[in-house]
Amino acid sequence: MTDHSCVTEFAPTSLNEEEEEKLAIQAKALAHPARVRLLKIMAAQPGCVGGDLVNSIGLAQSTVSEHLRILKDAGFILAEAQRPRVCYSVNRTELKSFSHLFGKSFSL
Amino acid sequence: MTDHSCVTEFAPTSLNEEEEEKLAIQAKALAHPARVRLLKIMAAQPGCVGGDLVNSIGLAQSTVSEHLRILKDAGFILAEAQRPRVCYSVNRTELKSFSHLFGKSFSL
DNA sequence: AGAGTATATCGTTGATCGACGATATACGAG
DNA sequence: CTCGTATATCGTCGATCAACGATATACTCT
Repeated sequence: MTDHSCVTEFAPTSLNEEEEEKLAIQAKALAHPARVRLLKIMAAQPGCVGGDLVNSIGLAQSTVSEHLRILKDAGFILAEAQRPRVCYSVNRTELKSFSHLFGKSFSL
Repeated sequence: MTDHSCVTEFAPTSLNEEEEEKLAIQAKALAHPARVRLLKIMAAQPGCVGGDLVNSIGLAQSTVSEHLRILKDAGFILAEAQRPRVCYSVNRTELKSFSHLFGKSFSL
């Protein structure tokens, strides 16, 4: 319990809808334990074949594929075709960028 | 396109379900633009009365109250009663802790 | 060309979310 | 004690999510 002197006139909070939206969208991609797990596994390897990810997590192939799509759409992973397989790897640049946006947004 | 040498034997990824769950739960709290906006506004003041937050965002009072509850449950904000008002403020410790957990989870 | 393989997409179903208005709650002021 | 005020909770409804099995896709190898 610190001294929360409540204020009524707000300091002008820069309204950057683009960034807020992006933060929310990327957070949503992280908002499921299976996706966190998948990301974590991928982060520990140079690259992972999809089928191995399916085996390492107790979910159907179609479900894992959907989780991977969500992570890809958020920019957190890269998919490189190695037919008939796909090699997934984390996009560290985007992960770092999320972290920076997070810190910047809330002045940490 | 980096050298994604795909691997089939996974490096032993430490399975810490507690942490993965927490990361996912907190990410879910951030996964809505209105909540990001609210957090951002709160981060720019020492404290905010609920009613002012309602006025600064185009949503019904009950909706804002629910968003605030979610942020509070995630640990991202503190609520201090100043009857009949409530003064909300960000919990910087928890925000930082999220950021650290995020970086640690994916070895950033 | 045809078969085999790994991944993506589709269609469905139950669960959770997000919004709202209405109402309950809880306290201070008079 | 009653009234006013600010916030929380409830009930509802449409929208989105998460899971699955089934099937389509797309490429390689023979």
